Amino acid sequence: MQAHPKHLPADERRAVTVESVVALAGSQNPSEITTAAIAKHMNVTQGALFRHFPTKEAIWQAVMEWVAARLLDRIDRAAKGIESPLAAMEAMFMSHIEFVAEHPGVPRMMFGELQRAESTPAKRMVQTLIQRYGERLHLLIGKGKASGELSPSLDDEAAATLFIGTIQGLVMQALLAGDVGHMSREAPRVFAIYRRGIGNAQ
Amino acid sequence: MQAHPKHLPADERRAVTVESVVALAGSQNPSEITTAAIAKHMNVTQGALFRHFPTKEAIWQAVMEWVAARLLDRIDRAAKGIESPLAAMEAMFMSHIEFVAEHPGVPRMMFGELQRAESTPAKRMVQTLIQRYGERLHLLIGKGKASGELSPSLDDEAAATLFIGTIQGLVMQALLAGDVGHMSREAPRVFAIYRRGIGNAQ
DNA sequence: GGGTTAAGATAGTAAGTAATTACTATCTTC
DNA sequence: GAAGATAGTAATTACTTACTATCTTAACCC
Repeated sequence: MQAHPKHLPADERRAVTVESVVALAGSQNPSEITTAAIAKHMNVTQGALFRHFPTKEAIWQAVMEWVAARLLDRIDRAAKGIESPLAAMEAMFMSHIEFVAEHPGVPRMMFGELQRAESTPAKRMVQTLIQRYGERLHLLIGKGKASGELSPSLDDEAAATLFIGTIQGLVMQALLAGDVGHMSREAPRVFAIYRRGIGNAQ
Repeated sequence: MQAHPKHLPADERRAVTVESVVALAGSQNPSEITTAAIAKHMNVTQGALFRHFPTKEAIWQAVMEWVAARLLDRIDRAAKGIESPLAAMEAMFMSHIEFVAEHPGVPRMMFGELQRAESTPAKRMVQTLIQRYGERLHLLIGKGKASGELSPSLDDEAAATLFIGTIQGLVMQALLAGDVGHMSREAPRVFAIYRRGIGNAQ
């Protein structure tokens, strides 16, 4: 078995490309990732990329599809089988942070895409992802209110916004510190405050 | 009096340049703002910019200095004279949101700078700004604990992280909706949850 | 094991990018 | 109002970018 076969089937090459972008985004500004840098990272010439993707934009779209599928799968698996809605939200939160710690480039790519003025396919994919994310949150919040775990007067939308914002804040602190470990350590402490904010006071 | 005098004193021209960048960042990806675009926005040729700034990087540094000075001044004025630490934090929060609503490009520029791998002068300025911001928060949180308004068991650092993250989350929602008004409307509702999370339960 | 084809290398192109330069217009001041 | 200082123009620079045309090679098939 060869470690680096020169020729890969097209679908495998596309997968390697996506993973290269995700890896590169972990250590540099996503908007500064060039096709040449991607190619170099995967030991291929720059032109070879265009055998598998028609444009660079198509690469970004594939990357965001990868992110959306992986992240949603991760949080779904984390929340699955947990009875308490509040505990499910915490599991979602922690698995999300875990995912970001493994792929620090992900939130940066997402934020970068959202900043675009034009509506690119990649940007629309991010919007869809966040919408689906929101649906899961609203479901849990509704169940939490019904079960009495969450404050009945809780503002659903604000709670969802704050949930995602809390993660954003942790990411920003990690960027400041230049250390993703910081994020994993802080996450439970920050979520504790959030839980207190949405929970039903005993 | 002429609306657009061709020749401006150097310091005024630098000020106009900074304001142009802030304005442009409000409607496009900050990392895609070229010197040509800046020059066009202020009705000057591209080369003219380099009569006042040695490099493009120097322009960004000046922009971030402008942001830091304005934002800190704004939140300081908002909190000034308010006895209750919790009320002061809320005033800080709202004035920050107000500032961002006036200059939607600001958080995007800041996040963009933090994403840089290299330590540019602009990035260091953002780091200094957030550090100073944190100092003000820690001061208020300390006072809030002493006065009994805040939970004595509150995790200071996590509370500061969440404060800034809450703003980030609102900004992201605004980017999603493509509407800064959304932010101003949601802000009080989101802060209410935060307040509940850090406050001392009665 | 020769023939076919998908995948990659090589070597470009065209359209930007920040920065520089020689020159010109405008303001200021004695 | 002449002279020097300041600010801006227009054209050009070296370099980078995404993308492409053409040639070469490795993998698969019967």
